[in-house]
Amino acid sequence: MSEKDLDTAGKIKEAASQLFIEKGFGRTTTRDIATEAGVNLALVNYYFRSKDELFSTIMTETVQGFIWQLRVLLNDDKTFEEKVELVVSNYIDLLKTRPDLPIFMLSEIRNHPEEMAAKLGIDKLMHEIKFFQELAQRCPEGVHPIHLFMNLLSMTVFPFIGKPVISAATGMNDEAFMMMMEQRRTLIPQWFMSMLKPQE
Amino acid sequence: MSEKDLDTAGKIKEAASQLFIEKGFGRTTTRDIATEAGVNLALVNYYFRSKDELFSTIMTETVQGFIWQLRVLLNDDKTFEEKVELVVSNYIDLLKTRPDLPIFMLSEIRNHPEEMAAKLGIDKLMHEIKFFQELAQRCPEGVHPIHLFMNLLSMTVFPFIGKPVISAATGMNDEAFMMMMEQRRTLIPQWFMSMLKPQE
DNA sequence: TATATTATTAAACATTTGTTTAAATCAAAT
DNA sequence: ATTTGATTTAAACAAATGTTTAATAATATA
Repeated sequence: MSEKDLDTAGKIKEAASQLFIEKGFGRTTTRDIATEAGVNLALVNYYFRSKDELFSTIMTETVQGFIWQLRVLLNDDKTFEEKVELVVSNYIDLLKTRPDLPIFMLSEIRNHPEEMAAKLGIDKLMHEIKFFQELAQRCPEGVHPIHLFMNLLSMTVFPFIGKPVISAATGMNDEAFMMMMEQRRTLIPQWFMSMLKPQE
Repeated sequence: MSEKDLDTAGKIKEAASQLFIEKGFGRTTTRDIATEAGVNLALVNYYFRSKDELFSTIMTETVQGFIWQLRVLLNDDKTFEEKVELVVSNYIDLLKTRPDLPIFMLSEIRNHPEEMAAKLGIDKLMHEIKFFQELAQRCPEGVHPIHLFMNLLSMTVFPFIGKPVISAATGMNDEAFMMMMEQRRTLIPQWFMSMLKPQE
Protein backbone atom coordinates (compact mmCIF):
# COMPACT_ATOMS: atom_id res chain seq x y z
CA MET A 1 0.00 0.00 0.00
CA SER A 2 1.80 3.04 1.28
CA GLU A 3 4.83 0.92 2.13
CA LYS A 4 6.60 1.54 -1.10
CA ASP A 5 7.98 4.99 -0.55
CA LEU A 6 9.13 4.38 3.02
CA ASP A 7 12.60 3.43 4.11
CA THR A 8 13.13 0.43 6.36
CA ALA A 9 12.80 2.31 9.61
CA GLY A 10 9.61 3.88 8.31
CA LYS A 11 8.14 0.53 7.32
CA ILE A 12 8.87 -0.82 10.78
CA LYS A 13 7.31 2.17 12.48
CA GLU A 14 4.18 2.00 10.37
CA ALA A 15 3.73 -1.73 10.89
CA ALA A 16 4.45 -1.47 14.60
CA SER A 17 2.06 1.42 15.01
CA GLN A 18 -0.74 -0.48 13.34
CA LEU A 19 -0.10 -3.62 15.40
CA PHE A 20 0.33 -1.81 18.71
CA ILE A 21 -2.96 -0.01 18.22
CA GLU A 22 -4.74 -3.12 17.03
CA LYS A 23 -3.46 -5.62 19.59
CA GLY A 24 -1.71 -3.61 22.26
CA PHE A 25 1.93 -3.73 23.28
CA GLY A 26 1.87 -7.04 25.13
CA ARG A 27 0.27 -9.03 22.35
CA THR A 28 2.42 -7.62 19.59
CA THR A 29 5.67 -9.51 18.96
CA THR A 30 8.77 -8.26 17.22
CA ARG A 31 8.30 -11.04 14.70
CA ASP A 32 4.79 -9.78 13.96
CA ILE A 33 6.21 -6.36 13.34
CA ALA A 34 9.01 -7.59 11.09
CA THR A 35 6.65 -9.76 9.07
CA GLU A 36 4.04 -7.02 8.71
CA ALA A 37 6.75 -4.59 7.61
CA GLY A 38 8.20 -7.15 5.18
CA VAL A 39 11.57 -6.83 6.78
CA ASN A 40 14.12 -9.02 8.55
CA LEU A 41 13.58 -9.59 12.25
CA ALA A 42 16.94 -8.21 13.34
CA LEU A 43 16.23 -4.87 11.72
CA VAL A 44 13.73 -4.01 14.41
CA ASN A 45 16.55 -4.01 16.93
CA TYR A 46 18.97 -2.53 14.43
CA TYR A 47 16.99 0.65 13.86
CA PHE A 48 15.32 0.88 17.27
CA ARG A 49 17.33 -0.47 20.12
CA SER A 50 14.53 -2.50 21.61
CA LYS A 51 10.81 -3.17 21.39
CA ASP A 52 10.29 -0.78 24.28
CA GLU A 53 12.16 2.01 22.58
CA LEU A 54 10.25 1.44 19.36
CA PHE A 55 7.02 1.69 21.30
CA SER A 56 8.16 4.79 23.10
CA THR A 57 9.06 6.49 19.82
CA ILE A 58 5.71 5.70 18.23
CA MET A 59 3.75 6.66 21.32
CA THR A 60 5.50 9.99 21.66
CA GLU A 61 4.94 10.87 18.03
CA THR A 62 1.29 9.86 18.20
CA VAL A 63 0.52 11.91 21.26
CA GLN A 64 2.49 14.87 20.02
CA GLY A 65 0.49 14.66 16.81
CA PHE A 66 -2.70 14.81 18.82
CA ILE A 67 -1.59 17.82 20.77
CA TRP A 68 -0.35 19.60 17.70
CA GLN A 69 -3.69 18.99 16.00
CA LEU A 70 -5.62 20.25 19.01
CA ARG A 71 -3.45 23.33 19.17
CA VAL A 72 -4.05 24.41 15.58
CA LEU A 73 -7.70 23.48 15.81
CA LEU A 74 -8.37 25.66 18.81
CA ASN A 75 -6.28 28.68 17.95
CA ASP A 76 -7.66 29.83 14.65
CA ASP A 77 -10.14 32.60 14.02
CA LYS A 78 -13.38 30.72 14.50
CA THR A 79 -16.04 31.61 17.02
CA PHE A 80 -16.29 29.72 20.30
CA GLU A 81 -19.26 27.69 19.11
CA GLU A 82 -17.51 26.82 15.89
CA LYS A 83 -14.48 25.62 17.82
CA VAL A 84 -16.67 23.36 19.89
CA GLU A 85 -18.16 21.89 16.75
CA LEU A 86 -14.69 21.54 15.26
CA VAL A 87 -13.30 19.59 18.19
CA VAL A 88 -16.25 17.21 18.24
CA SER A 89 -16.33 16.74 14.50
CA ASN A 90 -12.60 16.31 14.25
CA TYR A 91 -12.41 13.58 16.86
CA ILE A 92 -15.42 11.77 15.47
CA ASP A 93 -13.76 11.74 12.07
CA LEU A 94 -10.53 10.46 13.54
CA LEU A 95 -12.18 7.79 15.65
CA LYS A 96 -14.37 6.57 12.83
CA THR A 97 -11.23 5.52 11.01
CA ARG A 98 -9.17 4.50 14.05
CA PRO A 99 -11.64 3.38 16.72
CA ASP A 100 -8.96 1.50 18.65
CA LEU A 101 -6.87 4.59 19.22
CA PRO A 102 -8.25 5.79 22.56
CA ILE A 103 -8.15 2.42 24.29
CA PHE A 104 -4.65 1.90 23.01
CA MET A 105 -3.43 5.26 24.16
CA LEU A 106 -5.10 5.23 27.53
CA SER A 107 -4.22 1.68 28.44
CA GLU A 108 -0.63 1.98 27.29
CA ILE A 109 -0.22 5.27 29.07
CA ARG A 110 -1.20 3.35 32.17
CA ASN A 111 1.35 0.63 31.41
CA HIS A 112 4.16 3.03 30.56
CA PRO A 113 3.47 5.97 32.83
CA GLU A 114 7.12 6.97 32.94
CA GLU A 115 7.21 7.52 29.18
CA MET A 116 4.42 10.03 29.26
CA ALA A 117 3.52 13.27 30.93
CA ALA A 118 6.94 14.85 31.16
CA LYS A 119 7.82 13.98 27.59
CA LEU A 120 4.52 15.23 26.28
CA GLY A 121 4.60 18.81 27.37
CA ILE A 122 0.83 18.83 27.74
CA ASP A 123 1.08 20.28 31.20
CA LYS A 124 1.07 23.80 29.84
CA LEU A 125 -1.54 23.11 27.20
CA MET A 126 -4.42 24.48 29.20
CA HIS A 127 -2.78 27.83 29.67
CA GLU A 128 -1.58 28.48 26.14
CA ILE A 129 -4.76 27.80 24.28
CA LYS A 130 -7.22 30.63 23.92
CA PHE A 131 -10.17 28.25 23.84
CA PHE A 132 -9.75 27.39 27.50
CA GLN A 133 -9.76 31.04 28.49
CA GLU A 134 -12.96 31.60 26.57
CA LEU A 135 -14.38 28.51 28.19
CA ALA A 136 -13.44 29.73 31.66
CA GLN A 137 -15.26 33.01 31.06
CA ARG A 138 -18.41 31.26 29.93
CA CYS A 139 -18.49 28.77 32.82
CA PRO A 140 -21.32 29.06 35.32
CA GLU A 141 -20.35 30.22 38.80
CA GLY A 142 -18.56 27.57 40.82
CA VAL A 143 -18.03 25.17 37.92
CA HIS A 144 -14.40 24.69 36.96
CA PRO A 145 -13.85 24.82 33.19
CA ILE A 146 -12.06 21.49 33.29
CA HIS A 147 -15.43 19.90 34.08
CA LEU A 148 -16.85 21.16 30.85
CA PHE A 149 -13.87 20.15 28.77
CA MET A 150 -14.03 16.72 30.37
CA ASN A 151 -17.65 16.50 29.33
CA LEU A 152 -16.88 17.48 25.78
CA LEU A 153 -14.20 14.84 25.44
CA SER A 154 -16.22 12.25 27.34
CA MET A 155 -19.33 12.50 25.21
CA THR A 156 -17.24 12.38 22.03
CA VAL A 157 -14.65 9.74 22.83
CA PHE A 158 -16.33 7.41 25.29
CA PRO A 159 -18.87 5.92 22.87
CA PHE A 160 -16.00 4.62 20.77
CA ILE A 161 -14.31 3.15 23.81
CA GLY A 162 -17.48 1.53 25.05
CA LYS A 163 -18.69 0.49 21.64
CA PRO A 164 -18.37 -3.28 22.16
CA VAL A 165 -20.42 -3.11 25.34
CA ILE A 166 -22.90 -0.61 23.97
CA SER A 167 -23.40 -2.60 20.79
CA ALA A 168 -23.96 -5.77 22.76
CA ALA A 169 -26.37 -4.09 25.15
CA THR A 170 -28.46 -2.47 22.45
CA GLY A 171 -28.07 -4.86 19.55
CA MET A 172 -26.69 -2.16 17.30
CA ASN A 173 -24.63 -3.15 14.28
CA ASP A 174 -21.69 -1.14 12.98
CA GLU A 175 -23.79 0.86 10.58
CA ALA A 176 -26.28 1.86 13.25
CA PHE A 177 -23.45 2.84 15.54
CA MET A 178 -21.90 5.08 12.91
CA MET A 179 -25.23 6.74 12.22
CA MET A 180 -25.57 7.43 15.92
CA MET A 181 -22.14 9.03 15.99
CA GLU A 182 -23.15 11.19 13.07
CA GLN A 183 -26.14 12.41 15.06
CA ARG A 184 -23.82 13.17 17.97
CA ARG A 185 -21.77 15.40 15.72
CA THR A 186 -24.50 18.02 16.07
CA LEU A 187 -26.04 16.90 19.37
CA ILE A 188 -22.89 17.12 21.50
CA PRO A 189 -22.23 20.79 20.74
CA GLN A 190 -25.85 21.56 21.61
CA TRP A 191 -25.63 19.71 24.91
CA PHE A 192 -22.32 21.33 25.63
CA MET A 193 -23.54 24.86 24.99
CA SER A 194 -26.57 24.25 27.15
CA MET A 195 -24.28 23.31 30.04
CA LEU A 196 -22.72 26.75 29.84
CA LYS A 197 -26.02 28.43 30.48
CA PRO A 198 -26.60 29.02 34.17
CA GLN A 199 -28.61 26.18 35.70
CA GLU A 200 -32.02 27.34 36.85
CA MET B 1 -5.59 -9.89 54.16
CA SER B 2 -8.83 -11.52 53.19
CA GLU B 3 -6.94 -14.54 51.94
CA LYS B 4 -7.41 -16.55 55.05
CA ASP B 5 -10.93 -17.75 54.68
CA LEU B 6 -10.69 -18.62 51.01
CA ASP B 7 -9.94 -22.03 49.58
CA THR B 8 -7.16 -22.46 47.07
CA ALA B 9 -9.28 -21.79 44.00
CA GLY B 10 -10.62 -18.68 45.69
CA LYS B 11 -7.15 -17.40 46.52
CA ILE B 12 -6.09 -17.88 42.92
CA LYS B 13 -9.14 -16.08 41.60
CA GLU B 14 -8.69 -13.16 43.95
CA ALA B 15 -5.00 -12.79 43.18
CA ALA B 16 -5.57 -13.15 39.46
CA SER B 17 -8.39 -10.65 39.48
CA GLN B 18 -6.27 -8.06 41.22
CA LEU B 19 -3.32 -8.62 38.88
CA PHE B 20 -5.38 -8.72 35.69
CA ILE B 21 -7.01 -5.43 36.60
CA GLU B 22 -3.77 -3.85 37.68
CA LYS B 23 -1.50 -4.97 34.86
CA GLY B 24 -3.76 -6.41 32.20
CA PHE B 25 -3.88 -9.95 30.87
CA GLY B 26 -0.72 -9.85 28.79
CA ARG B 27 1.55 -8.57 31.51
CA THR B 28 0.26 -10.90 34.19
CA THR B 29 2.05 -14.26 34.38
CA THR B 30 0.83 -17.46 35.92
CA ARG B 31 3.81 -17.29 38.27
CA ASP B 32 2.74 -13.82 39.39
CA ILE B 33 -0.67 -15.18 40.15
CA ALA B 34 0.61 -18.21 42.06
CA THR B 35 3.01 -16.10 44.10
CA GLU B 36 0.42 -13.46 44.90
CA ALA B 37 -2.02 -16.17 45.95
CA GLY B 38 0.65 -17.89 48.03
CA VAL B 39 0.10 -21.12 46.16
CA ASN B 40 2.02 -23.55 44.01
CA LEU B 41 2.35 -22.72 40.35
CA ALA B 42 0.76 -25.91 39.09
CA LEU B 43 -2.43 -25.25 41.03
CA VAL B 44 -3.38 -22.50 38.63
CA ASN B 45 -3.68 -25.08 35.89
CA TYR B 46 -5.06 -27.65 38.28
CA TYR B 47 -8.12 -25.63 39.26
CA PHE B 48 -8.55 -23.66 36.05
CA ARG B 49 -7.48 -25.48 32.95
CA SER B 50 -5.46 -22.61 31.53
CA LYS B 51 -4.64 -18.97 32.03
CA ASP B 52 -7.20 -18.12 29.38
CA GLU B 53 -9.92 -20.04 31.13
CA LEU B 54 -9.05 -18.43 34.45
CA PHE B 55 -9.32 -15.05 32.82
CA SER B 56 -12.58 -15.93 31.18
CA THR B 57 -14.06 -17.04 34.49
CA ILE B 58 -13.02 -13.87 36.29
CA MET B 59 -14.16 -11.63 33.47
CA THR B 60 -17.54 -13.24 33.24
CA GLU B 61 -18.14 -12.97 36.96
CA THR B 62 -16.99 -9.36 37.04
CA VAL B 63 -19.24 -8.24 34.22
CA GLN B 64 -22.18 -10.24 35.53
CA GLY B 65 -21.66 -8.52 38.88
CA PHE B 66 -21.84 -5.18 37.14
CA ILE B 67 -25.01 -6.01 35.36
CA TRP B 68 -26.61 -7.45 38.45
CA GLN B 69 -25.74 -4.29 40.36
CA LEU B 70 -27.14 -2.08 37.63
CA ARG B 71 -30.30 -4.13 37.54
CA VAL B 72 -31.08 -3.82 41.25
CA LEU B 73 -30.03 -0.20 41.25
CA LEU B 74 -32.42 0.79 38.50
CA ASN B 75 -35.44 -1.28 39.42
CA ASP B 76 -36.28 -0.14 42.92
CA ASP B 77 -38.91 2.33 43.96
CA LYS B 78 -36.95 5.56 43.63
CA THR B 79 -37.95 8.45 41.39
CA PHE B 80 -36.30 8.92 38.02
CA GLU B 81 -34.10 11.74 39.27
CA GLU B 82 -33.03 9.69 42.26
CA LYS B 83 -32.09 6.79 40.01
CA VAL B 84 -29.91 9.07 37.93
CA GLU B 85 -28.16 10.26 41.06
CA LEU B 86 -27.82 6.67 42.23
CA VAL B 87 -26.15 5.48 39.05
CA VAL B 88 -23.68 8.34 39.05
CA SER B 89 -22.91 8.11 42.73
CA ASN B 90 -22.60 4.37 42.65
CA TYR B 91 -20.09 4.32 39.81
CA ILE B 92 -18.08 7.15 41.29
CA ASP B 93 -17.84 5.21 44.54
CA LEU B 94 -16.80 2.08 42.70
CA LEU B 95 -14.23 3.81 40.53
CA LYS B 96 -12.71 5.74 43.41
CA THR B 97 -11.63 2.42 44.89
CA ARG B 98 -10.93 0.61 41.62
CA PRO B 99 -9.94 3.23 39.06
CA ASP B 100 -8.32 0.66 36.77
CA LEU B 101 -11.52 -1.28 36.30
CA PRO B 102 -12.94 0.41 33.19
CA ILE B 103 -9.72 0.37 31.19
CA PHE B 104 -9.21 -3.25 32.12
CA MET B 105 -12.70 -4.28 31.16
CA LEU B 106 -12.89 -2.31 27.96
CA SER B 107 -9.43 -3.22 26.70
CA GLU B 108 -9.75 -6.87 27.57
CA ILE B 109 -13.19 -7.05 26.04
CA ARG B 110 -11.50 -5.85 22.88
CA ASN B 111 -8.82 -8.52 23.20
CA HIS B 112 -11.20 -11.35 23.99
CA PRO B 113 -14.28 -10.40 22.00
CA GLU B 114 -15.39 -13.99 21.69
CA GLU B 115 -15.67 -14.37 25.46
CA MET B 116 -18.12 -11.52 25.79
CA ALA B 117 -21.45 -10.40 24.44
CA ALA B 118 -23.15 -13.75 24.06
CA LYS B 119 -22.02 -14.99 27.46
CA LEU B 120 -23.07 -11.79 29.18
CA GLY B 121 -26.73 -11.67 28.36
CA ILE B 122 -26.64 -7.90 28.31
CA ASP B 123 -28.35 -7.81 24.96
CA LYS B 124 -31.75 -7.74 26.59
CA LEU B 125 -30.76 -5.38 29.36
CA MET B 126 -32.20 -2.29 27.74
CA HIS B 127 -35.62 -3.83 27.40
CA GLU B 128 -36.03 -5.29 30.87
CA ILE B 129 -35.09 -2.31 32.95
CA LYS B 130 -37.80 0.20 33.75
CA PHE B 131 -35.34 3.07 33.87
CA PHE B 132 -34.78 2.92 30.13
CA GLN B 133 -38.48 3.12 29.45
CA GLU B 134 -38.79 6.17 31.68
CA LEU B 135 -35.79 7.63 29.93
CA ALA B 136 -37.31 7.00 26.52
CA GLN B 137 -40.47 8.84 27.51
CA ARG B 138 -38.54 11.85 28.75
CA CYS B 139 -36.29 12.10 25.69
CA PRO B 140 -36.67 15.12 23.43
CA GLU B 141 -38.12 14.47 20.00
CA GLY B 142 -35.67 12.79 17.63
CA VAL B 143 -33.09 11.96 20.28
CA HIS B 144 -32.68 8.26 20.91
CA PRO B 145 -32.54 7.40 24.62
CA ILE B 146 -29.28 5.54 24.12
CA HIS B 147 -27.66 8.91 23.47
CA LEU B 148 -28.61 10.12 26.92
CA PHE B 149 -27.54 6.93 28.64
CA MET B 150 -24.22 7.12 26.80
CA ASN B 151 -23.80 10.64 28.09
CA LEU B 152 -24.53 9.61 31.65
CA LEU B 153 -21.96 6.83 31.55
CA SER B 154 -19.47 8.93 29.60
CA MET B 155 -19.44 11.86 31.99
CA THR B 156 -19.14 9.51 34.97
CA VAL B 157 -16.66 6.92 33.76
CA PHE B 158 -14.46 8.73 31.26
CA PRO B 159 -12.72 11.02 33.74
CA PHE B 160 -11.35 7.95 35.49
CA ILE B 161 -10.17 6.48 32.22
CA GLY B 162 -8.55 9.68 31.09
CA LYS B 163 -7.21 10.60 34.48
CA PRO B 164 -3.50 10.22 33.63
CA VAL B 165 -3.85 12.52 30.65
CA ILE B 166 -6.14 14.94 32.42
CA SER B 167 -3.88 15.13 35.44
CA ALA B 168 -0.85 15.74 33.26
CA ALA B 169 -2.64 18.38 31.22
CA THR B 170 -3.97 20.29 34.21
CA GLY B 171 -1.36 19.59 36.88
CA MET B 172 -3.93 18.12 39.23
CA ASN B 173 -2.77 15.81 41.98
CA ASP B 174 -4.78 12.83 43.19
CA GLU B 175 -6.52 14.78 45.91
CA ALA B 176 -7.64 17.51 43.54
CA PHE B 177 -8.89 14.90 41.12
CA MET B 178 -10.96 13.20 43.79
CA MET B 179 -12.47 16.51 44.89
CA MET B 180 -13.40 17.17 41.29
CA MET B 181 -15.14 13.82 41.07
CA GLU B 182 -17.04 14.64 44.24
CA GLN B 183 -18.30 17.80 42.59
CA ARG B 184 -19.37 15.76 39.59
CA ARG B 185 -21.50 13.60 41.83
CA THR B 186 -24.04 16.44 41.92
CA LEU B 187 -23.12 18.19 38.67
CA ILE B 188 -23.61 15.25 36.33
CA PRO B 189 -27.23 14.62 37.34
CA GLN B 190 -27.93 18.33 36.83
CA TRP B 191 -26.38 18.33 33.38
CA PHE B 192 -28.16 15.13 32.53
CA MET B 193 -31.60 16.39 33.55
CA SER B 194 -31.04 19.58 31.59
CA MET B 195 -30.39 17.48 28.47
CA LEU B 196 -33.86 16.02 28.81
CA LYS B 197 -35.50 19.41 28.57
CA PRO B 198 -36.34 20.27 24.97
CA GLN B 199 -33.57 22.32 23.36
CA GLU B 200 -34.67 25.83 22.52
C1' DT C 1 -7.44 -49.24 59.56
C1' DA C 2 -7.00 -49.72 54.71
C1' DT C 3 -8.06 -47.66 50.47
C1' DA C 4 -9.31 -44.44 47.14
C1' DT C 5 -9.78 -39.82 45.91
C1' DT C 6 -8.23 -35.19 46.08
C1' DA C 7 -4.76 -31.68 46.78
C1' DT C 8 -0.08 -30.09 46.60
C1' DT C 9 4.68 -29.96 45.28
C1' DA C 10 9.10 -29.76 42.72
C1' DA C 11 10.83 -30.40 38.48
C1' DA C 12 10.92 -30.49 33.76
C1' DC C 13 9.04 -29.59 28.99
C1' DA C 14 8.04 -27.10 24.98
C1' DT C 15 7.28 -22.83 22.95
C1' DT C 16 7.52 -18.14 22.49
C1' DT C 17 9.93 -14.00 22.34
C1' DG C 18 13.31 -10.16 22.71
C1' DT C 19 17.81 -9.77 21.50
C1' DT C 20 22.48 -10.62 19.63
C1' DT C 21 26.03 -12.32 16.56
C1' DA C 22 28.70 -12.98 12.66
C1' DA C 23 28.68 -13.39 8.03
C1' DA C 24 26.94 -11.61 3.57
C1' DT C 25 25.36 -7.91 0.59
C1' DC C 26 25.01 -3.35 -1.01
C1' DA C 27 26.34 1.63 -1.78
C1' DA C 28 29.24 5.22 -1.86
C1' DA C 29 33.75 7.29 -1.67
C1' DT C 30 38.64 7.20 -2.66
C1' DA D 1 38.74 -1.42 -8.61
C1' DT D 2 39.25 -1.26 -3.75
C1' DT D 3 37.99 0.04 0.49
C1' DT D 4 35.01 1.65 3.86
C1' DG D 5 30.81 1.83 6.09
C1' DA D 6 25.98 0.98 6.30
C1' DT D 7 22.41 -2.41 5.63
C1' DT D 8 20.46 -6.97 5.54
C1' DT D 9 20.24 -11.82 6.52
C1' DA D 10 20.06 -16.44 8.76
C1' DA D 11 21.01 -18.48 12.82
C1' DA D 12 21.47 -18.92 17.49
C1' DC D 13 21.05 -17.47 22.43
C1' DA D 14 18.99 -16.72 26.77
C1' DA D 15 15.27 -15.77 29.40
C1' DA D 16 10.39 -15.99 30.30
C1' DT D 17 6.22 -18.38 30.37
C1' DG D 18 2.12 -21.58 29.91
C1' DT D 19 1.65 -26.16 30.77
C1' DT D 20 2.40 -30.98 32.12
C1' DT D 21 4.22 -34.83 34.74
C1' DA D 22 5.13 -37.87 38.32
C1' DA D 23 5.80 -38.27 42.93
C1' DT D 24 4.17 -36.97 47.69
C1' DA D 25 0.94 -35.47 51.20
C1' DA D 26 -3.62 -34.89 52.88
C1' DT D 27 -8.37 -36.08 53.24
C1' DA D 28 -12.30 -38.55 52.79
C1' DT D 29 -14.53 -43.16 52.28
C1' DA D 30 -15.29 -48.03 53.01
